[in-house]
Amino acid sequence: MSLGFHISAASDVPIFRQLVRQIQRAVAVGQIAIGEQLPAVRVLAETLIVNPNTVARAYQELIREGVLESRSGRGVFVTERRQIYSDAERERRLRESAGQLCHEALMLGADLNETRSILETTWKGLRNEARNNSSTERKRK
Amino acid sequence: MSLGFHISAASDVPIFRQLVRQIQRAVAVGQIAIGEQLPAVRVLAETLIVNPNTVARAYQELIREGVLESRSGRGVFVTERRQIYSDAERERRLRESAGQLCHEALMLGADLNETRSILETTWKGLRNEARNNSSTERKRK
Amino acid sequence: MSLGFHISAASDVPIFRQLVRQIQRAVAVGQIAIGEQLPAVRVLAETLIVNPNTVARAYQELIREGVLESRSGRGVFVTERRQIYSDAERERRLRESAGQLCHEALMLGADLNETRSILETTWKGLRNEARNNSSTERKRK
Amino acid sequence: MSLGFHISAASDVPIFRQLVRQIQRAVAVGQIAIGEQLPAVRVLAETLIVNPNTVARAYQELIREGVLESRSGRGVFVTERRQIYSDAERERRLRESAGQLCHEALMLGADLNETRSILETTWKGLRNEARNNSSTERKRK
DNA sequence: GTGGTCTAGACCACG
DNA sequence: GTGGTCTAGACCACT
Repeated sequence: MSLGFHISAASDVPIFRQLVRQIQRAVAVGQIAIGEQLPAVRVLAETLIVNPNTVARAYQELIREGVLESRSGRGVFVTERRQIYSDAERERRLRESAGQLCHEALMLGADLNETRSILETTWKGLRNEARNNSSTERKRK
Repeated sequence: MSLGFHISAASDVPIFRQLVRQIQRAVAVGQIAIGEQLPAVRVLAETLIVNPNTVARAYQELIREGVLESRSGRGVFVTERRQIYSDAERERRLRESAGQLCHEALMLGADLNETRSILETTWKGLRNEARNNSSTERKRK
Repeated sequence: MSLGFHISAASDVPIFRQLVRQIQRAVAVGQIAIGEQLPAVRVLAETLIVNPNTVARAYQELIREGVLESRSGRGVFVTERRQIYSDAERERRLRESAGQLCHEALMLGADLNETRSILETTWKGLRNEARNNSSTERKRK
Repeated sequence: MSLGFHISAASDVPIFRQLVRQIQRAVAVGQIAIGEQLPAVRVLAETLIVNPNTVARAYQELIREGVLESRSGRGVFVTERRQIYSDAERERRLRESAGQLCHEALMLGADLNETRSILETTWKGLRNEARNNSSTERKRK
C-alpha cells in the first residue's frame, strides 16, 4: 500500500513533523481506516529513505496524541477516533492559527477579501489532494 | 509609555521572534507611530529581562524587513511603510500561512464554513485592536 | 574543494557581511551549484578563523534572503533562485548603488563616458568569472 | 549663503559622512570656489541643526583629504584642486564602486542594459541637481 | 548616551 | 554530526 506520503528534504520543517502531519491528515480524511495497521517502522523508513529513528519518533508522537496505538509485538494501529480537545481548546487552537494568518496578511498588506480568497483556494487544494489519494486507493484495490 | 511587550521564556518560539511579532503588530496597529523611536536596546532588554543581543537581533530583523530604521548614535525608529516583497513572494507567504490554518482545521474536524467564519471574527478583532489604540492616542492629546 | 573564501579582519566592512557577499557571489557565479551543501558552520568558522556565531549569522542572512535554506540537523544548502523583492524595492536598491558609483566618479573627475565604460568592463569581468567556473566544472566531469 | 546642504536624520549613513560627501560634491562641481571660505563650524551646525562636533569632524576629514585647509584663527577654506590619487588608485576606486553596483545588479537579476540605464538616469539626476544649485546661487547674487 | 559587531561558551532540537 | 538560540561581556563608531 502506498500511502502517498511525501517528505521534502528541502524543507526547514523537521522530517518527523512532516510525517506526523501527513499521518494525521491521512487518518482525518479516512485514507487510513480506524483499526488499520501502519507500516512497520523499518519498512516506512526504507520507503521514504529516512532514518528509522525519525519514523519511530513520528509514531511516538502520534501515540502520545492518541491517534495511534501500539499493540505490543504486533505493530501500530489507528485508534478509534475520539475527541481529544474540549470545545474551548478546539476553538482556542483554531483562533491561534487564524491569528497567525491574519498577522501575516496584515504584514503583507492584504485585506480580508484577499486573505479569505487565499484561504478558500488553499482549502480546495487540500480537498483535491485528499480526493486524488483516495481514488488512487480505489483503483489499486 | 509601556508598550506592553510580553515575552514567554517557556514558549518554543524563540524570544527574539516573539519580540519581532509584537513590534510588527504594535507598528501595524498604530500603537507605535511612524517616525517614533523605539526603546533603547539596553532599556528594552532590561525591562524584558533578556540579553541585549536578543533585543538587538529582533531590531535587526525588522530593519532588514524595512519596518524599522537605525539612525546611527541616536536610536531605532519606525519607518514609513513600504512593500519590499514581490507579488510571488507575497503570495507564497500567504499560502504558507493559509495552509497551516487549513491543516489545523482539518485536524480539528472543522469545515470550510467554520474556518472562514473564525478567520473573519479574528480579523475583525485585529481591526478593533487598531481602532482602540488610535482612540487611546486621541484621548491623550 | 576550497571555496576560496577570504575574510579580512582589518577591513571596516563586518566579517559576516564579507562572508555574505562572497557566498552570494559564489552562488550567482555557479561556483556552488543549486542544491549543494555549504560547509558546516563550525568547519567554515575554523578554516576562516572566526567565531561560529559569525558564520551562522552570515548563513542566517542568506536564508532570509532566500539564497540558502537550512535543513534541520543536516546542514545548509543552496536554494533554487527566486525573486523575493518587489519591483519598487529592487529599483530602490539599484539606484542606491548607482548613486554611490556616480558620486565616486564625480569625486574623481570621471565623466559619464568613462564611468559607463568602467561599468561595462567590470560587468564583463564578472561574466567571465562565471563562465570560467562552469568550464572548470565541466572539465571535472 | 545657502550651500543647499541637506542632511537626512532618517538615514543610516552617519551625519558627518553625509556632510563630507556634500562638501566634496559642492567643491567638485564648483559650487564652492577654490579659496572660498566655509561657514564657521558653529554656524553650519546651527543651520543644519546638528551637533557642532559633527560638523567639526566633517571638516577634519576633508582637511585630511586635502580638500579643505584650516588657516589658524581665520577659518576653513577650499584648497587649490590637486590630484590626490595616482591614476592607478583612481581606477582602482572606480572599479571598486563599479564592482559593487555589478554585484547588486547580479543579486537582483538585472542585466547589463538595465544596469547601464539606471546608471545613466542616476547620473543625469546628479547633474540636474548640481545645475539647479548653481542657478540658485546666480539668482541670489 | 545610541546601536553594531565579535568572541566565548553553553544548551537544545534534529537525524 | 548538523544548525538555532541565548547569555555574558567586550570593543567600536556615532552623536
